Amino acid sequence: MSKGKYYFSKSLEKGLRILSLFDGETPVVNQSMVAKKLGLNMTSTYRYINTLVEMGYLDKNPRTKEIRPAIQCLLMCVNLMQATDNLKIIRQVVDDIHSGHNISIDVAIAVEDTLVRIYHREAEEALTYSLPESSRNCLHNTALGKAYLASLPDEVMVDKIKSMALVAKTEKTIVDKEILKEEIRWARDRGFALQEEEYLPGVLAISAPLYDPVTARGVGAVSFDFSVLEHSTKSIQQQYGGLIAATAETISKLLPPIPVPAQQ
Amino acid sequence: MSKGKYYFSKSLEKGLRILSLFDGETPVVNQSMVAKKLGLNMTSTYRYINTLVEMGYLDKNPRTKEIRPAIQCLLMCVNLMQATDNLKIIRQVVDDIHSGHNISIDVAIAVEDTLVRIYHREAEEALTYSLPESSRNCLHNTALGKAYLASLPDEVMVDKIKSMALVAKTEKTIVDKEILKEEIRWARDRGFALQEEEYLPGVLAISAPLYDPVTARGVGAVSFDFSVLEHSTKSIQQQYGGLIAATAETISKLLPPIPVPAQQ
DNA sequence: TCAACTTTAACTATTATAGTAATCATTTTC
DNA sequence: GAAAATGATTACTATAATAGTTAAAGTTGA
Repeated sequence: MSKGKYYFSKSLEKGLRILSLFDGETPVVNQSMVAKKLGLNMTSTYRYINTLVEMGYLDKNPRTKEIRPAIQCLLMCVNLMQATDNLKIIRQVVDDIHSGHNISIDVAIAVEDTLVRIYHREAEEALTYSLPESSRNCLHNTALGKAYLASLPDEVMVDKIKSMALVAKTEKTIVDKEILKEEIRWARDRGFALQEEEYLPGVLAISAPLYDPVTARGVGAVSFDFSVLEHSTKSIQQQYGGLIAATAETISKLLPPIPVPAQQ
Repeated sequence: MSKGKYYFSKSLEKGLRILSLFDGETPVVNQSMVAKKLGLNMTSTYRYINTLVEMGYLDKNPRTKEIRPAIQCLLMCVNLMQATDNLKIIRQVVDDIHSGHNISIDVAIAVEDTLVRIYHREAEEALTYSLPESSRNCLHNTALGKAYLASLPDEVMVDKIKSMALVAKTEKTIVDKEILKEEIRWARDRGFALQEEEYLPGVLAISAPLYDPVTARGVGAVSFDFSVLEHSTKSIQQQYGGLIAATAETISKLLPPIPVPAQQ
């Protein structure tokens, strides 16, 4: 082999890169799209797609040639998500708090500035609201996002905010970058972030950042959600400020060492 | 290349088979275990695992050499599950019924005799109970499982039951194969299956099978769940027998063509 | 019906991988 | 605490798999 990559399978890499092309905004692809994105010729692209199709991971519409994830793929995903066993312990912690306090709880990890929700528990009799499983562009308008930003070194936080588009999800969403920065710094001092109907009308939240147990880098956040009908940000701070911080600390200790986002 | 498999990447296949080793019962593996399961030598195994590790899909504990799914993997899974856009439409249907009737609803697809739950919606103020995301050994003790069995040709159903171990989850779980067969046939005639505290005490359910829109093969099931405190199987049948059948029919029409479980 | 485009097939030069053997690292056993 | 056993990693090539060119076969839209 050429250089130092004796123990790296390029074929496997390409196949996985194909699977990684899909997300909520890209549920369907075609061969040339894949070829372009991966920088491959049509024949190699065909080979990898065909492999995934034959294995049942992708479906290809025989007429339109549209390619999309298949059931087999779902099965693998479900199994992999269950296998992520740090999750199990985290779930236990969350479930305990949930049953003790009847709060809606979210735990999310940041992957490339996307918050991936790894567990969610809903309060009984709560107004039902759900973040999607993973969200881009939510760092400024959710408690989870703000807590995560607050966990980063100030210059990194400032940099991120500079490059963000502050989309207004509701009237109350913060769209001024200076105000957002101030709020993040405030959250950093307190140890928790607040969110007041900035993501969905009627929903309040409090959130605290999660830190990698080894490197102490900020890696995600945990949040409690409430309805404006039953709570105010003031009451939430008083009642749950301590609990959210303690919960974040407990969960942080249970986290796996999370690799620094560098490669790929 | 050797024979007819010109357009099939064996490397990709092996890598995916490694990822597919993980599930709730197998959250951790080591290299020799993988080598044995895939029938590979240690060096090749090392290469594929190393590739997955370098790409961030697997974490390897540098000391113990334990291998487990990593965050990057979760991200891919979450994205893939969101990309499965038939899901989106199915979710829409389920959400409509949910908001119209306030019922707890599950939709599951059978993959190799495992029911993979593809969507779940919980009634407000319901007693909270959740099937795990995918379940083996639930064909005999859940409404979903029974409905799925009822969707199969009689001889296939009989075969499956013959090879099943009827684990008693509760006192009421059906453990007699003859009784189970009778119940499945009864369900087939009615168009829906019932479950009376056979999976969890206090939980009743009604379920109807999903059929592939093209082949008319049974591929999964949809169920409504209830609490014994508020319902009886009799009232459920009367009130929801029609709705569950109609829902199953609607969802069936929205399903993607599901490949016949053959290869692998 | 044709032109533009996409997908699939045939075909080899190239290169990635399999697998042996040797080395290194960590446990286990005595 | 040395010896043995087990497991992971590296070096090294023959061999098998893939890349990519070229061409053919489908599709789509005018």
